[in-house]
Amino acid sequence: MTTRDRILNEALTLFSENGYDGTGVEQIAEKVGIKAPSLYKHFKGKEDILYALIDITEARYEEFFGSNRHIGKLPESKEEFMQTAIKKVSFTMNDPMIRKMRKFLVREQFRNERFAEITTKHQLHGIQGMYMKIIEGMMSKGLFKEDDPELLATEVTAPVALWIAKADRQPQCTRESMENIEKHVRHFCDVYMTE
Amino acid sequence: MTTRDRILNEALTLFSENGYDGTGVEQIAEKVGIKAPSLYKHFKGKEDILYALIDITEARYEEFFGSNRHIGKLPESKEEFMQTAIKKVSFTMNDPMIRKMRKFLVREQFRNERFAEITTKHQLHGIQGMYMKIIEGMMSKGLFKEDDPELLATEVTAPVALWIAKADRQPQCTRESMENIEKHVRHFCDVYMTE
DNA sequence: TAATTAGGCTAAAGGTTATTAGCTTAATTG
DNA sequence: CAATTAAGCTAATAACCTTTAGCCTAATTA
Repeated sequence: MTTRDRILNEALTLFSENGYDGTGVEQIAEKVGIKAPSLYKHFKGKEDILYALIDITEARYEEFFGSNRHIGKLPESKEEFMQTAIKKVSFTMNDPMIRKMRKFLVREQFRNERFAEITTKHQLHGIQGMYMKIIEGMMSKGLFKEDDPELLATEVTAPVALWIAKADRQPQCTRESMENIEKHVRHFCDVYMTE
Repeated sequence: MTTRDRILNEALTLFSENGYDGTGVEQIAEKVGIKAPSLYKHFKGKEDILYALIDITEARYEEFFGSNRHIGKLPESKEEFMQTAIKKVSFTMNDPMIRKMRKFLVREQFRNERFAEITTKHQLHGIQGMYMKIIEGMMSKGLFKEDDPELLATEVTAPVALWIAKADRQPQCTRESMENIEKHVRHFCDVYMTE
């Protein structure tokens, strides 16, 4: 792992915990194990680190939700849909990198247009788009009742997003959030899936 | 309006736009029309302003969602439920004070336990709790199909919360968000209400 | 009316922070 | 091997930011 990558790593951690304005270059350098002026051998300035991080966040996001690759094969039953949904949520909720990026975005979403857009993509269109495709596919196989896949995708993902946000700011509620999510997903399946 | 109140007002505006760490006492003073040192005749320090604001935000929140007062009389039909729901959303979305407080909370939610709790109350339990009571009441009158009012409240409010958040960070999407919210509420009513 | 208080101001202290200049050393390259 | 580059360091600068000290004036109170 190069020094540049270690800087980005530690910066992301600190930015997600204390915000960009609440983090000093000295703190970042200390975590990396170098002195602050050495950072400037790798980045033009503090802002440069921020913009590198938002690029990475956007790229990682594309990688996860932009392609069809991560949809995998379509679930073939109610049970399977529920299980894969829960598994995906659990991953999104607990993966340290994704978690940091999410908190980073939430904190900096108002910084400018670009941050705002990426946050929206991440929070709304991302997982939602993925579920739209899944539900669409399953609907055509008769596993979902006939309905608007876009609306259904929103309705299954929005409560999940809110509970994940809660767990992000109150980690002691992670289990509680997970339970609520499971209850919600089950209810969603009962209402909108066939048989 | 006292100087103290004007300070709190301008501070809330600035904190919601640039964050606490991104706002200088000098900026606040300038907006109020005084010099920075004069602030210290009204507050012990910058943090004191922050804590006064979070107190106010919590109080205002209690006032709006904590009591049953704002539920008003129960809607007596599907149409009425939809109309009052949309009206409430539109108010929450556009009222300048509430909007600032929401953005302020979103930005500062990770500052400490207290901020985190108030944000959760605001985003989750607040409107959600209100709708739980409404749905419960309407269910007992047969206007909603028999179901878990808590789950239904989550399902109607969560997508709304996400679209309001989008409109907060991308004001040019306010109309689009509102349309999506209306579509969602209508769909919700179609699925869960009787007749 | 005299004394006190409230609330503004200027000047400045004291701290922090991002950044630059310039040096050193190890690695890489011609 | 000589020269260059990469990447660290110390020292220092310059800006900024919060807060204090101390002064002044107008209003309030005894």
